[in-house]
Amino acid sequence: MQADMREPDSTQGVITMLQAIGGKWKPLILFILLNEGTKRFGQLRRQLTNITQGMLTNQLRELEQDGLIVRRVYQEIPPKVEYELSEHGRTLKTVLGEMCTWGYRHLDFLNGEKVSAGPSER
Amino acid sequence: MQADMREPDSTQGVITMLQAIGGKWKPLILFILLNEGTKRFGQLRRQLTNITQGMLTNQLRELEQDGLIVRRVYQEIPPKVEYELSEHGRTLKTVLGEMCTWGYRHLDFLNGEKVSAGPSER
DNA sequence: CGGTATCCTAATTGATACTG
DNA sequence: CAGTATCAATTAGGATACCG
Repeated sequence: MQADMREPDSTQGVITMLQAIGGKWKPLILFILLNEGTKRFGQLRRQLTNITQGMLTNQLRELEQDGLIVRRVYQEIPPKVEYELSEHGRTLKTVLGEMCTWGYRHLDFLNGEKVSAGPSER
Repeated sequence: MQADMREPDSTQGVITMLQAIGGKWKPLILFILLNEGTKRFGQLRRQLTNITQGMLTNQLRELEQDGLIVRRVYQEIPPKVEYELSEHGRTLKTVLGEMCTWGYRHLDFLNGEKVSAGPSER
């Protein structure tokens, strides 16, 4: 760990990270590809139940342009397109894993530590 | 490490994480408080050079409500308000550190690896 | 099946002015 | 100094229809 900490106090690294995978769907797409490997367009669409075709296409294109995923097109009928993490995309494994782990820890915090903080009336 | 991985394949953890610190400024605010400790309102405002008063107040309030930071008000003239990470907020150290590290790695990738990676024939 | 194009709404963001 | 309130601008996100 700590392979590269040239400016630990600078927000530059965090800013770059947010620009690359900061959207609403990108972390989820990357997380699925990381855990389940290569996926077809339709498979991703089914798993991200609330996403629309247009949004999924858009997010996948941006991830591809950032070099995080690879798009493989099979020239056949019916069409078949597969997506998978690139070599560089796989370096996200640690970050995404930590994000997931902390998310669960935060859920515990919200459920356990806040017993005296009344229901969320909205 | 890997203290809690109850559903590694589920996106639940990532979703929770995004809801808690998913904004544009929150990771930066938390990162600064993590690395530099307690900060006054004006200090944060100076470091986040592009943020407006309203935005900073809004983000700090949400972070406070999520139990990630602590707001300490000094009843004096002129007013003085300090912010610092809560106990729970400090558990973000690993995640934020990984985010920063990966961001720098991504910068290297964008600047260096792309000279020979021309197979993106679209 | 896997897109693309268009339009639309809602959430973020930012500038400005005012207050205790 | 540290807010609060308001409004305008931008952007992200989403529904629908059509195409190769």
